[in-house]
Amino acid sequence: MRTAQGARARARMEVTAAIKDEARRQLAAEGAGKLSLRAVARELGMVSSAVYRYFPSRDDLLTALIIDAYDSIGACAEQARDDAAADAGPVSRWVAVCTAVRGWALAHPHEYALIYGSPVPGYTAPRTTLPPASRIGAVLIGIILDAHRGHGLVGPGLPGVLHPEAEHLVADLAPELPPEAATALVAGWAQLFGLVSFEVFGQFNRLVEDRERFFDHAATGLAHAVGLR
Amino acid sequence: MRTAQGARARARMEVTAAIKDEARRQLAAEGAGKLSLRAVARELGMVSSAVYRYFPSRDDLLTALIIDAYDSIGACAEQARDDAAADAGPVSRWVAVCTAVRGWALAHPHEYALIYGSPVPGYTAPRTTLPPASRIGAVLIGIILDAHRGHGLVGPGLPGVLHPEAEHLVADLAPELPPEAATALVAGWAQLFGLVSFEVFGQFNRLVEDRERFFDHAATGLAHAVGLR
DNA sequence: TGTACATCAGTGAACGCGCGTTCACTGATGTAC
DNA sequence: TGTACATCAGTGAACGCGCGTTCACTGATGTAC
Repeated sequence: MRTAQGARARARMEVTAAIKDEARRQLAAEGAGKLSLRAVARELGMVSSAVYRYFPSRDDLLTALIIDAYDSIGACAEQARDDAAADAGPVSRWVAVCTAVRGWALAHPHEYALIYGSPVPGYTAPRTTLPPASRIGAVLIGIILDAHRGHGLVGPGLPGVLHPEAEHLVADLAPELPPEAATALVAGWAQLFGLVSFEVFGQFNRLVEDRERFFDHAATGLAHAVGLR
Repeated sequence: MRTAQGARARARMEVTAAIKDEARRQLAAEGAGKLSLRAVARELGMVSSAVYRYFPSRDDLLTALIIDAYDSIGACAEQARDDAAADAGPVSRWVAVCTAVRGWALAHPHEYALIYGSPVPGYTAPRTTLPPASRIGAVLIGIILDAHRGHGLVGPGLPGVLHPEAEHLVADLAPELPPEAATALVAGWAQLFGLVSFEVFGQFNRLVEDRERFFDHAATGLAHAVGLR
């Protein structure tokens, strides 16, 4: 029976989601290093071994959370890009995306730490995480590319020093883009996450007062630094 | 007896140092979350309770490591500033300090993660860590101040949005400096650590090929962004 | 200079805890004929 | 449509492990008189 089969599958998805939700809650409370299958199971009223029906190990659960986080922040960046007025200039679209990234990070600090903080000791992310991780990069490069096509991109000061693999990637995604522009984007990307990380990790406590304004101006400066005008 | 007393005190310092060294080694192997007093004691051939003669708890050991790390990277930045040729321009002195910070971070990735990575869950750093943490900031603001005095600082685009406490700090350290310059410095500082963190934490794997050149250019760009010429 | 005393580093056993993972099992849900 | 069978979620006990911290103790090192 189709609906019955669907029912079992749906139940499975629901429990899987409940496990991930509870794991996210614990992530927020204790950090990734302390995430424990037993605690998750306990909180859900399951016996700890039952969780193994859904995730073969603690690391697999962690991987699922990482993928979800990348997808979540990636979708958030895409949304911001799509919401930006069609007639908005490249700079304001860049800033809109940066602001969305910051907003997501502040709303999900521990998931942010999971993907952009210090690596979790003893854990290496599998290749499966790469595609969701690249969604933000795609959004940013799209803005740069549009600007380039509309002659809104000035030649940046950085020489092209990307990895051959990355150059191929850029050549696929944005063939017309000069390699220096891609290099400048990588630098801008890292600097954006420096701003966000410092705020999320508390380095701006007692240091920056009006953080929205601060970020807005810094992101605008970054837009200029990557060549947008 | 003076020398005898010195001997006991010296022994104490040596064991304290040995504990910290071993703890640093474990930090590099397992990360801060997994740092364990028992493992440190085991490796040193002590019984675990003996470590409590030197550090009253695991968190105190962590605090000692954090302070050492801030002092170490701070001293490294000061050294770079002092080594820079007296006739070097502010931009090249800025870049020299940035490069020193990067070099230290790459040489001590786990200590770097301890102070500039995601916060250790369940641990809050005591106020004792603040002075050593501010050494780098003092170096950077010193460069900006010198440039300002030598008319080598252009007005940056950021408005002053610092916390009152921070403004007082700047007013003490560098009274002539316009507040916008200090704000721009904070942004540049965060962005510098974004570049360093991405490299240390592996986000540039398969992405950036010639990382020295990349960093050098990005740091120069940052110098301009904070107003140095 | 010699002796009684205080300090303090290090011992070893114990406390109570939580963890990841395995395994043989029960019983409900779905499937094939 | 009814029945025999297969699938699979969840159970409960167990394995072996490491952790932070406390405590009463021993014995060596330093100190005061």
